[in-house]
Formats: sequence, structure tokens, C-alpha cells
Amino acid sequence: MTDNYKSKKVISIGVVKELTGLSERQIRYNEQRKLIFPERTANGTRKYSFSDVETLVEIAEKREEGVQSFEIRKEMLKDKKSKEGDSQMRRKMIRGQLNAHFRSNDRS
Amino acid sequence: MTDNYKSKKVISIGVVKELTGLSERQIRYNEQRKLIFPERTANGTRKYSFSDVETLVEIAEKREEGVQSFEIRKEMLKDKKSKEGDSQMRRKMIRGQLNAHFRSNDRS
DNA sequence: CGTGTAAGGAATTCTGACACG
DNA sequence: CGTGTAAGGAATTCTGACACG
Repeated sequence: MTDNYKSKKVISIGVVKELTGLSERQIRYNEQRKLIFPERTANGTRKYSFSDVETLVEIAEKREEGVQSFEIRKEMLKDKKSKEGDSQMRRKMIRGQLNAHFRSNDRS
Repeated sequence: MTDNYKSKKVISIGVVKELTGLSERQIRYNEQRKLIFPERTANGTRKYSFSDVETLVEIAEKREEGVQSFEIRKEMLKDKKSKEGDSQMRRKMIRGQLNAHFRSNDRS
């Protein structure tokens, strides 16, 4: 009836920090790398959506596997296209390989 | 999969103010009257859910019609029982009567 | 590359109270 | 009853930078 709660930007960085377990520095860094796009209030405070929070968690998981921002951004675009809630599956496939750099094209 | 976005308490009073158009004073007053129940962060900052925001708007509409907190609280309990998204309908019925006080039992 | 930190400022939020009605 | 406001304090958030690697 009204809006899409999941994509509405209303969460401040402090809450995002608690929700994701990431540091403010890490959260802001992802914005700098163009991986998330929080809005700003009149005075400049960042506001995130639940969607952003989910994305941040996914990014953190990939980064732990050694994937760089550069690659993560590409994967996110691909995910957006195949419209599947699949990053979960790919993550499991990657786990065990020890380093994601060996995958340059995982269409195999 | 994860949580219920609509009921998750993550919005600060400043954002609620913008979302509802109410003053901070009015928002806090509704808590004092036991009409909404925000959570608190470690340091005491209030956090509201989208649900709270919706409730606040409904409360504001009723109050404009002259309904007192006392009555509003009763109506909210009743609404919770009849599980219908009906406050919308009742509101329209009331509109035109000019004063809600004449209704003590609208089961007619 | 990704992240920690100290630095200084600006804006937010909180409570209790006085006020009007 | 419902809401405005000034008051003073405490915690948040922001940016640019230095650091390590």
C-alpha cells in the first residue's frame, strides 16, 4: 500500500554496524568502492536500507574469501541480472578452494 | 529468510519525524501514553519500526478528530483483535461526523 | 587493498520542567 | 490533554589524514 520497507533508506550507520557486525570504517569503505549507495539526510548523515544491510553482509563474506572489491562489484552486477538468490550457492562452491583468484570465469 | 523488516526497530526519532511529519515531542508523547513502544539502544536512543511509524500516523489522524489517547488505546486493542486492515475504513466512516465522541460502541 | 585511529566540528537525542489551556 | 520550548549533557556521525602492508 505504501512503500517498500526493504529498500527504504532509514537506518543510520550505528545501527548498520550492530546489524552487520562491521566497523563504521568498513561500512563507509564499501560506499567508496561503489558497492552500496546510502542516501544522505539534510545534514549529511548516511541512511541505509535493509537491502543495503544484506548486501554488506554478502560483501563481507566474499571479502573474507579474498575477493577484492573489483571482483565483488562484477559479481553483484551479474547477480542482479540472473535475478536469483544465488550468491548463497556460489559462496559454498567457492568455499574449499581457498582462494577466489583462480576463478576468472566461473561459467564452467 | 531472516527477519521481519516491518517490525524491526531500527529507525531513530529524527527519521520518524520526517516520515510522519510529527514533532519529536508528539512522537515521545505517544510512547508516554503507551500507544507505541520503541526500543532503546545501549545509550538510550529510541529506535522505531516501520510498524511504529504507521501506527503513529493512524494515531495522529484519530487525534485530529478529537479522539483522546485513552480512546485511541482502546481502539488499537480492538483493531488488533479483529485482525483486519480496517482502521482505514473506520476512519472514513468517522470523517463527516465531526466528532468521534458520539461513538462509544460502533458495533451498530 | 582494506582497515584502524586520533582530531575537531556539527547535528542528534535525552530528560525534567515551565507554560498554556 | 497535548504540545512548544529553552537547558545542559552525552553520544553520533562526518571528513581528511597518517599508518601498515
